[in-house]
Amino acid sequence: MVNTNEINEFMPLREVVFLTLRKSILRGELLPGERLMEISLANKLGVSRTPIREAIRMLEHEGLVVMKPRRGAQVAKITVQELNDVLEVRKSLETLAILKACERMTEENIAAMRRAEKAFEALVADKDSDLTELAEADVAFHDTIYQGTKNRRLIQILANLREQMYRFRIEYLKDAEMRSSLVTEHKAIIEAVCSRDADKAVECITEQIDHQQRAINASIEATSEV
Amino acid sequence: MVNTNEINEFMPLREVVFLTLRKSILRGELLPGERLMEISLANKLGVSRTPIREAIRMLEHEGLVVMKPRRGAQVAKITVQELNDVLEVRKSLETLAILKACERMTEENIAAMRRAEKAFEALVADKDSDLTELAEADVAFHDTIYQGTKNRRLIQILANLREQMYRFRIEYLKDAEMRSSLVTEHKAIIEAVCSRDADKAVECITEQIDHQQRAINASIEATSEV
DNA sequence: CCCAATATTACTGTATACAAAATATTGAGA
DNA sequence: TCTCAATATTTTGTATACAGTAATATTGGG
Repeated sequence: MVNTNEINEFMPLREVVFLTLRKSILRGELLPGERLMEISLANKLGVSRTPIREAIRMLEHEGLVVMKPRRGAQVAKITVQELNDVLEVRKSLETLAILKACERMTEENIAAMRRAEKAFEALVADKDSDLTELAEADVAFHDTIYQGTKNRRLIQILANLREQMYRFRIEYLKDAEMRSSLVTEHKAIIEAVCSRDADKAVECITEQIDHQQRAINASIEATSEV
Repeated sequence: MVNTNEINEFMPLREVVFLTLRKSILRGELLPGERLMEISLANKLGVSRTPIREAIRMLEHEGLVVMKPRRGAQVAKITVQELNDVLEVRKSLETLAILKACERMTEENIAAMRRAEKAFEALVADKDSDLTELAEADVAFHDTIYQGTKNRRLIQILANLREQMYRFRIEYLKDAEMRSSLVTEHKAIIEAVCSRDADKAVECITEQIDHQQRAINASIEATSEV
């Protein structure tokens, strides 16, 4: 819901705090299960407890923190079950998105998608681009598809579901082979969308998510992270 | 995200305020565009501004209120476009839900679904049952399906999308013919799920949503509500 | 009587204060 | 030394206070 990423000086502190905390959680600086203590956060960020609390309410609604009654907030632990729940929903909505994108993408949307893909490809080729950059670029590519659906609610929900999986996406981006296969998959998607071949596009996106699902589950098994 | 509907005395005030305000918005007591002024709400509900503000953060994230910079919150105006966006997503996720329900519903889940249908049918038969009751019963029926998916995230998102349309669901429940056709549709769904006939079930649910979509759009055209 | 400039009000955004509950600590007795 | 209860500390949940800004009312000139 909150999407004005441009930090301007009139942004309420709660927004700044929200963005800061979210980033910390997704980057893994705040670990699952870790308590978010208001006073120490307030001191650390140099604000009072009020904006901290309001930011926590927003994070709670996004599912990144959970409230323990009378114990305050802690970073949500994501279970394998929850991850697969999210992936199940994502698969359905990514399919919807690519279908609608095939119908509705304008030439301008398509051009943006091509540019995003080029940027991603460049980062993959560059040996010392960092994972955060790569993740951002991948997000940017998929965002161009979401934008192409012209469905704001769909865009919002997909963005939110993606957030839930940030840590794991980073994980599978570590694999060089995975990265180059992503490039191939992106290109296939572009081609399908350009020729308005909905079936083909759905096939591509389904494959990509299955791919992700396997990689993520494997990575979880490996680290036995629950 | 917030789903503990049982109001117990240890529920934080922000939850109580959140539920109260949400109900007011969905029931139409707070009209779209109306400002939510913290002090007057605080006085009206007999609490301080703090829990009011936290509840507003939650409503904001749920999309029921929008923040105007330095002007506070106002009830979100829902446009025809947004409504159709929601319906598009809902159709996709209701389809996923019924598919998974066909796979995963236990005998107990099915029994609950039958009970919910019976209750709804009884209310439709009863001439002086009110709309709120009917809406609740319809919600309860569909909830049994959602529960059958065993996918908590899906359950949560569908519940949220449904909230967005509360006002309009009430609208089409006013039509007696609509109500009896709902009963028929519910029965068809039950039959399909019981025989684990996924295709049939998807067909039923798709039809029901198309039905809803037409009714809602008609009702909007009629009242020229934008 | 109308309009513009200014004064006032009302409201949000943020900080702080206070009370109650949960947790940690301490110390006495076995 | 271990256990358990009494006490201290921490932390949340809620209320209130204060500052700055946007909206509104007021006043005075034309």
